[in-house]
Amino acid sequence: MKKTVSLKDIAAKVGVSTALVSYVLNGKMEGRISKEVAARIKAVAKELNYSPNQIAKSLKTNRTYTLGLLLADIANPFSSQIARIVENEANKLGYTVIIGSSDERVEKSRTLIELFLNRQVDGLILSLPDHSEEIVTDLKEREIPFVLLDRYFPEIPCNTVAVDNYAAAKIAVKHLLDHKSSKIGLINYDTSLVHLNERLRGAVDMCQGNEMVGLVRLGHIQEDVEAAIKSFLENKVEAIFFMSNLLAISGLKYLNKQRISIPEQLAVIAFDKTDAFDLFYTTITYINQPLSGLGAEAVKLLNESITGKGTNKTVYLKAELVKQNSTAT
Amino acid sequence: MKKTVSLKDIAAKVGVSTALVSYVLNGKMEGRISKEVAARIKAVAKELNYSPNQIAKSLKTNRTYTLGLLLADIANPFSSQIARIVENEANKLGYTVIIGSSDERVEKSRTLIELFLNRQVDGLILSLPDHSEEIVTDLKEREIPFVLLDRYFPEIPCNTVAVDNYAAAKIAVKHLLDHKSSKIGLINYDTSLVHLNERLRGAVDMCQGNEMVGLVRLGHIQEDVEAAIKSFLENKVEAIFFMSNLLAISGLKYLNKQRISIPEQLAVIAFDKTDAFDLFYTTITYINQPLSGLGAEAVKLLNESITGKGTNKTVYLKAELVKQNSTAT
DNA sequence: GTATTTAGTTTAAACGTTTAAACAATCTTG
DNA sequence: CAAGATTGTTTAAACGTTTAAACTAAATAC
Repeated sequence: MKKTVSLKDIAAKVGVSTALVSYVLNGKMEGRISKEVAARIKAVAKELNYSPNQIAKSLKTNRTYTLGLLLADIANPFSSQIARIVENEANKLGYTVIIGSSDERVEKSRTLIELFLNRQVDGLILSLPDHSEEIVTDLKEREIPFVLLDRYFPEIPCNTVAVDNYAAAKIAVKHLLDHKSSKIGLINYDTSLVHLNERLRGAVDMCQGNEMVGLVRLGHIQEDVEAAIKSFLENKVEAIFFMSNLLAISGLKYLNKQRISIPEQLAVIAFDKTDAFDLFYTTITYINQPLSGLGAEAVKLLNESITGKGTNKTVYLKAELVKQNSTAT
Repeated sequence: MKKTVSLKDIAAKVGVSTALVSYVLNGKMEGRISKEVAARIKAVAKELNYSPNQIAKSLKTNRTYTLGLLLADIANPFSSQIARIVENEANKLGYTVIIGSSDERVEKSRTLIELFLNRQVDGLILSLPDHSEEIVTDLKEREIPFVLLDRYFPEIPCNTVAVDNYAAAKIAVKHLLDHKSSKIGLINYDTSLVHLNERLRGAVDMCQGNEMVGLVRLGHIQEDVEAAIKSFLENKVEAIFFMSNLLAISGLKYLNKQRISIPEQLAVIAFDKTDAFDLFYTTITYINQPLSGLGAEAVKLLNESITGKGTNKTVYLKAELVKQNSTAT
C-alpha cells in the first residue's frame, strides 16, 4: 500500500503548520484565517487527494462513528432487513455499522459485544438471545450506550425498541375469529424470550380456551412443526397462527406436501413475513412488523444516548394486519 | 461512558512503565521479564478488566484488522449469504468486516470504497456494478489490497474469485436438452456485466440456435419477465432457463398466477437459488453456486494480498447442477 | 578485580489527528 | 502614541499504543 497523505504533507507543501491545515479543513476558526492561505491549503489537499485518517481522529476525539449491531440470526430475513435499515439510518447520521450474529447463543453474544467495544464503537444495538439478562445489566453497569431491539427484558429499565407483540397477536386472532375459525392452532417456539411469549399471551387471551398450542424446539423446527400441525388437524383445528416467519415457512412447506388446501381446508396467518411467501400457491395473511420504524427508532435512541441526551426510554411500535387469501372465507 | 482502563492505569497500579506492561500483555520479550512482575501485571490487567484500545493500536501498527465488503445488492439472498460467509472466514483470521451495498450504482460504490478506506480497512472485497472498470484500475494504481468477487473484469488483471459461469450455463442447458426440451427460453438481464453475459454465452453456445432470449431491464424486472415468458409460450418454448435467482422468482410468481403446470407444461431451471423456492408447489432444478468456496477463497486471497504474499490471481470455481422436479420428465 | 555479558526495566519517539494557549504583527482607540 | 484589541499563525501537548534503544545492576569471565 502506498504511503497515504497526511496533514503534515499538506502543511509541508503549503509551508504552514499542521494545526492551520487542520483548522482550514475542518472549517474551524472561520473568521481568523486568511482567504488566500485557506484557498491554498484546500487546493493542495485536493491535489494530493487528502483524506483524513479516521483512526487518528478517533483516538483524539474518542468517537469512532461506528455502531455495533448484534443480531440473533443473520440468516433470518427479519434480521437481514433490520440490518439494512439500521445501516441506512445510521449512515444518515454519519455512522458506520459493524454487524455480528449470535446465532441465538449467549456466549457468542458476549464475545461479539466485547469485540465491538474493543473497536471502540460509539454504541450498541442488540437483539439478544434467551437468558441474556446479565449482559444487559453488565452494559448498564459499565455505562455503555446501547439500545435493545425487538428482544426485550421488561424488568431491566433501558433503551428499548420493540413491537407491541401482545396487541399484534390479538389482532391476528381477532381476524381469524371474525372470519370463521373458532378452533385455532397456535405454533410458537419453546422459549422464554419475552417478545415471543407476549405473542402467545395475546393470542391465548383472545382465543379464550378455543386454542391448541404447539411449541417448537429450536434445533428441531421442521419436525416439531409437522408434529404440531398433524395433531391440530386430528383435532379439527380450523386455522393456524404461526408466530414467526420461519415457523410459517416450515408449516407451509408441510401443508404443501400434504396437499392441504388453503384457505378452504385450513386458514393460515403468520406473524412477520418473508419473500418466500410470494411463491406459495396462495397469498398469506400476516402481521406486518414496522421494520423501518424499529430500525429508525433504535438508531435515533442510540444516538441520543451517545450524545448524552438520552434517558432510558422504551418505545413500542404497532404492527398491522395484512389481509390476504390464506384467511379468505 | 465510564473512563476505560489503559496501559497507563495498569502501569501505575503495578508501579512499572507502560512499555513493560505492553511487552507482558503481548507476550513479547518472553525470556527477559521477571516471572513475578509479569504475573502481577497480568493479575492487575485482569482485575481492572483491561482491554486494549484497538484504535490506538491501529494508529501505531497501521493495521485495523478490518475488511471492507462491498456488495451489489444486500437485499439479494446471494449477497447476504456471501456476506455471512465472508464474515465468518474473515473472523477466523482475526478480521472484522464492514459491509456496504452499492445498489448497483457506480457512484455509491465509489463513495463506500472511500468510506472504507477512510476507516483504514486493511483490504477490500468487491462485487461491483456494471461499468466499474475505472474503480478497479484506480485501486490498482493506489496499490490498495483488494479482491473482486463474483463480478469480474477479465481485461484487468487483479485478484478475482468467481464462478465459471460459462461452463455452469452449459451444464444447465445440457440437462434441459437431455431431458426433453429442444426449444429453450433464456431469461437474462440486459447488462454488460461479464458474469451474466458468460452465462448467456454458455447457454446460447449449447442451444445452437434453438433458443429464444428475453432481456430484462433492471428497474422493470417483473413486467419484462412476464413479457418474455408470454412470448416464449406463444412460440412453443418447452423450457425456461432463468439466469438469476431474482429472475426466477419473478418468473415463478407469474407462472403460478397463470396456472402453468411445472414440469408438465414447461420445464424450469434457475441459475442460483433462494429459500423462496421451498414454498413453490414443486421443487426447482437449479445451478448451485459454490458460495462457501467463493467467500473463503476471496478472504484467503485478500489476506495474502494484505500480508504481501499475494500476486494477481484469478480463481474460477465450478458450480454444480441440482436436479429437482421442475425438470423431471 | 576489572571487563564483559546478561537480565530486567525504562526512556522516548512515533503513528495522525485536535485544540487550548501562546505568540507576533497589525489595527483601533481615546 | 501607548494601550488594547484584532488578525493570522504556530507551539505543544494529548489520545493509547508499540518498540528500538538506552540504561542499570547483577552475574560471569578471565
